[in-house]
Amino acid sequence: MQISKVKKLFPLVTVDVALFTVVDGGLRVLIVRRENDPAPDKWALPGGILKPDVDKCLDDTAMRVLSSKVAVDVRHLEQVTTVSGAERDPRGWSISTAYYALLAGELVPAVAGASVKAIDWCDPTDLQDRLAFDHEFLLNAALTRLRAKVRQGALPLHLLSQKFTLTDLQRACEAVLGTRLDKGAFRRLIKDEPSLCLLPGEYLRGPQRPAQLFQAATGFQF
Amino acid sequence: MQISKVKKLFPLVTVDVALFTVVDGGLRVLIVRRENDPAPDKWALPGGILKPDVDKCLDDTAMRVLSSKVAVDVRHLEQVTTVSGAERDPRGWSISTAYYALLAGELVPAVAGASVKAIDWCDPTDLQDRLAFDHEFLLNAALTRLRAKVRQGALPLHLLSQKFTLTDLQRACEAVLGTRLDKGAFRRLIKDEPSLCLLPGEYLRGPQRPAQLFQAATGFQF
DNA sequence: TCAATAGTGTCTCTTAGACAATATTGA
DNA sequence: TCAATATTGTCTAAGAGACACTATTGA
Repeated sequence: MQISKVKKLFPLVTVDVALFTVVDGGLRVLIVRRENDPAPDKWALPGGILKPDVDKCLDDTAMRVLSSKVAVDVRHLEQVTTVSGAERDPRGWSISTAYYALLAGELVPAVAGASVKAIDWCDPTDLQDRLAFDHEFLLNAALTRLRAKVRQGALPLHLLSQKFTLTDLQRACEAVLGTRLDKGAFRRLIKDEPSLCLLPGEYLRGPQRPAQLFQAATGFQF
Repeated sequence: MQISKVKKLFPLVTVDVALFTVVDGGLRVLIVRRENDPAPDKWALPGGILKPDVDKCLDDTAMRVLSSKVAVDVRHLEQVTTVSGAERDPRGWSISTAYYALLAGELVPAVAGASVKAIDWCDPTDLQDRLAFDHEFLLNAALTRLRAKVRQGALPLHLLSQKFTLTDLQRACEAVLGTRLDKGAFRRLIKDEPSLCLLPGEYLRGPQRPAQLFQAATGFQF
């Protein structure tokens, strides 16, 4: 059986990941500059090819892709959608499952690893056709999904450092949603949230009233 | 290149579809009794293998699967999730993208076609381990997605015949959600819904006050 | 007239949004 | 004391839920 024949019978199976973090109060997504074919020198979401002999499932593929780009551990990974077709990748009939992942804001030491010329943390709402393939569509799908979840009341604690104030949390939600939130209303909403764990006696101090510190409750799931 | 080698490098790519309809005011999903390996004689969601030479994308695969089971045209198809792994299908490393589809209530002339011994329209909330593979998981994911959409205010007009009354629509929403809705509140919600098109002078008559008929507005998208 | 369902109105309670007031620190 | 931010409180308008009322037909 020839390779060309195989390529007609089996699609290329890949994974692409939108890794979000918060920098200076703004949401950012990791993009990489491709070294190899196809689309060399073009920007894209970090992605990789499924290795059935290595990956237990596609989630593993996504984790493997991320760990080759980012030194620190990613705290949340969630599947968004699957795109497919003969035209979307010049290598032939392909399938790509898109994920999004969340990274704590301070830790952005991403590295340009193998087959990547450069990286950038860019504003996901302002990409101006920088992305190759259908990655702009995938990124928009990921952002829409993330926003829907936060709008429904999910708390993006994975975007924060381990200990955080309620203002930190509000800023993270605002960064995700792209809108300002009212302080009073926000605090009413999260007042009885079981996923928030108040740290008694621990405060963030500064030239103002100290702010109560919180951490995610054990077993917290975004 | 041997087939066994190919199977280790390329996953099996399939599609499974949860086709919903409403019968006697209750939500139903189509399940089929498998004829062939794997899992012969077991019930499952209708599914099929991707044919890259035939299908333009996975949505096409899903449509092809449905058209082999159901004689009439399916009015809505939406992707739910993608599952993957070496264990979920005995044939080896596999990927399956799950969809749900909606069918107008009266039209349930599904046929037991090729490689299917029998069909059944069963209550999706009461399946008692009838389904093979991980199809119960896929069905639950599909139902959850459908319910979320209706709860957010989407109107499942695709479950209704072309002309319908507001009571018909309320019954369909109730069937999807599995709860009773208040008539007054429901009508308040849909009062200014642009996807509903009142048919002037057209009424459903019976031994009671006639009911105004509606149809989906042109360009309606669920 | 009656049964049956269509369609509308009303009341209350909750909540979101806007905004104000108070609290507590470092400088 | 003052600037700055944390935290809490208040007012209002809009909406959800429950329930009742009126409308219109066939039998």
